Amino acid sequence: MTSRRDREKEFKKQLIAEAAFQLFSASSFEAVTVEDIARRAEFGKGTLYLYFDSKEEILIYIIAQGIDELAKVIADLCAREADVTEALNHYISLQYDFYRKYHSMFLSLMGRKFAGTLNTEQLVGTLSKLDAITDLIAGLLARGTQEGIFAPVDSHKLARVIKNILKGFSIEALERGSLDGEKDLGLIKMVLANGIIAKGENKNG
Amino acid sequence: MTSRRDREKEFKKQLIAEAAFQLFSASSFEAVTVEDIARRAEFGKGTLYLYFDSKEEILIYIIAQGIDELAKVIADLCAREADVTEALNHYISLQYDFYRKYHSMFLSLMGRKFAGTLNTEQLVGTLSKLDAITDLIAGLLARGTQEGIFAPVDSHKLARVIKNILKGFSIEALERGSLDGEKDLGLIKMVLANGIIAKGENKNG
Amino acid sequence: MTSRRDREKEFKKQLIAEAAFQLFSASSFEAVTVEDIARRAEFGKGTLYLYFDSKEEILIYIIAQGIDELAKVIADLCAREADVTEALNHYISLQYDFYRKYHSMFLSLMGRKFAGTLNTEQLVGTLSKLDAITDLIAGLLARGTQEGIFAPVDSHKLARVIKNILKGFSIEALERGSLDGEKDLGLIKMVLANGIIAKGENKNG
Amino acid sequence: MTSRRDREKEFKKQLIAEAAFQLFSASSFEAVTVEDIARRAEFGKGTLYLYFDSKEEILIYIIAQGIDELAKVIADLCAREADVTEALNHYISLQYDFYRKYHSMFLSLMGRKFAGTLNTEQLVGTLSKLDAITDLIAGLLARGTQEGIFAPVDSHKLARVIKNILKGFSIEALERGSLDGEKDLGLIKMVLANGIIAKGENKNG
DNA sequence: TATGAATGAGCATTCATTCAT
DNA sequence: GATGAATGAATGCTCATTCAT
Repeated sequence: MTSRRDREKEFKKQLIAEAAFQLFSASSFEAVTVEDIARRAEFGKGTLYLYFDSKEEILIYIIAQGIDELAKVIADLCAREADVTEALNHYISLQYDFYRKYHSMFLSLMGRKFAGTLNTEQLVGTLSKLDAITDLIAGLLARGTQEGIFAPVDSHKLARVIKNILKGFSIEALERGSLDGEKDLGLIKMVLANGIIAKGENKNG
Repeated sequence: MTSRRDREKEFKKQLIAEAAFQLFSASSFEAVTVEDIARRAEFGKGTLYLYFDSKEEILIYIIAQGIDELAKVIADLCAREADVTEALNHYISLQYDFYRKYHSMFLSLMGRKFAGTLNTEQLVGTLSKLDAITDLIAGLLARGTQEGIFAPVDSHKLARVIKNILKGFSIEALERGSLDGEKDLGLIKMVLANGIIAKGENKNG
Repeated sequence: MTSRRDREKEFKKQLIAEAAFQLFSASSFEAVTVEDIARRAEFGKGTLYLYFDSKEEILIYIIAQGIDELAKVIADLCAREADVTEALNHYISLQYDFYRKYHSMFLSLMGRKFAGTLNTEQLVGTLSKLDAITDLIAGLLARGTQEGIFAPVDSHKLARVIKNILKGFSIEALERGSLDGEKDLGLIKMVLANGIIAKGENKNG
Repeated sequence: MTSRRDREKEFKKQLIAEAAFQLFSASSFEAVTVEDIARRAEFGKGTLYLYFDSKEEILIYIIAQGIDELAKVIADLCAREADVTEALNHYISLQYDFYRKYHSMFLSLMGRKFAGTLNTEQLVGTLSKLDAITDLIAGLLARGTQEGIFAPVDSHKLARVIKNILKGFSIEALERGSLDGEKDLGLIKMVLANGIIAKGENKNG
């Protein structure tokens, strides 16, 4: 299917993308120069342009890859996992990890959209995949509602709530430097489960 | 206390900051040049440097001011509003508006922190004020817990949860262009109130 | 009419254009860098961009100015000089000098047209002025024909011939390094006068 | 004399030169990359460097070959054609075609001479061949003068005039896009024949 | 105090040339 | 011989900041 050439090329793209990912994570897309990436990837500056058309394309490639991977895992999860609660918990962990890894880059991408620099086409495909994930989760929640597990609320809205809580916590982590993700996830799940209003029967801490 | 000089100076800083705020909101910190700000504020480019040491300082000033104002209103709210639920609802609206107005700028500031460009001192002061707000809300929640309104959970953690849900929704709004804030707030409040788990007595839609 | 500001600005443009002209003449547009021009003009690199939008614009400015000046002098010449032969001789000298000064730059401009880099609009105005000069000369020749001085041949074609002989000699000068312009002009005039065919009555050498 | 090796090498040089010629003609030396040439010639990029030392050498090779061919044809023409006028007319057509084909490349070469990039040695050989052609034509004109056909003027100078008229018209064609070469040649010949001064007996239009 | 002309470090990108295979 | 992946010097241009007036 794919020739040795193609696979080698993909491998090198990967190397470059990884170097860039590390640098973008450590500081930010804007603060990292093409030369930085090249040095880290142990390539010449020009070589990067054999694999990517522009610095921006490296960013898009990284994000698209992250999203693709997430989408695949979650699709698999929804298909295989019979226990809805289990599946949701798993999703929450995956989505949280995703945001912690990629959100700063994603926001750089957004910044460029507003600046009008970005080729919107490329962005649309990427965003639609994220939407597809939310749709999958909405389906999962709907299933849970039918099973009487989740509250009978618009499942798509609920999916957005979950996504956005995770988003918010990931940004907090970004702002504060790394927090304890596990504890945060526990906190999130608890609030999602019960809300914050006191109920006679709930005794959590 | 403050001389006429000082007040005049503060007034001009304000004018510059307002011009910058409008431009940063419309596109982004990175995409706006110092000259753009000067033109909008109807000052000379050099004049800006009489009032601010750098472009970055304008950003910090804007954010710090936004936070100060928020902190004041919320302190007032906590002090005056006897009804805890009412106070919390009010806080949620205020914090959400704050994020929608300032979050993109805040994220630009973050980007620079990681880039190592930023004078960290300035950032610390700013962040500590945000923390102070969270503390106030934690106090509010603790009060609510004592009154039997909120679940007996670590109130500081709950305050973080609320803050981060709002943060997440504001980022979503940033990414998608403006969504309906009112509806989102309703959704957020509902989930905060009840969680997403089905309970015999809850029937929401 | 023009403010002091405008005049100062124009003066600086002039300084930059002159520095660029010298460098372009000595080597070529392509071989000269923006930094070279800045250094020669004793300005910073960025300063050039206060006066010109791009390196290409400097070239266009220089050429347009050369053409404008030529057009003015020639219009004046055609209007004032009663003696057609005298006027033509004068024109020949002026056009030849113009080509020797500007042709290499003009050709660089052409090169960019073919490369598709160039803002064609700017070129059109420039070319039309050159055409206007040829039209003026055609008028002069027509006048000469009516007076029985020049052969009754399509005067516009004759004007092109004259222009192109001068063009050719200027290119030769460009290729060979400077030749004796005066001698060449004498040669050109002689051939234009008599052609190269032997006639009983002509005895030139 | 030449081994099979040498002939094969020459053949491949030819293929590369042809590809390059087409591309240089269609746009310009500067706008064409080595990769473009390689692709068109259906060779690897590195392969070109087995046959040529540099991109510039390809240009020189093309031009030198064009000149050699022209020189050969013209030498033949001068040797065989008894009728001087006929021979001159033929020369004019050939030289004009040559310029229209090669002049833009020639000018690129010139640009590089001034830029100091070029190996001058290579240029000298090339130029001297063009001079040889002019010498041949000067000889032809001298013959014509002896036969009483051409005016008794320094035949070498006349040859330069002819060459430069053709050069000028070819540049005009370059600048304007293709004009009608045949008509231009008629015009040139007419002016060469008669000059532009009215004479009792000439009635051309 | 106010200004905006001047600056130059810094950046993304291109492309002729080299060299390991 | 043939290749094309790798290279990095070189370039045009931007923009935060400075400073003479």
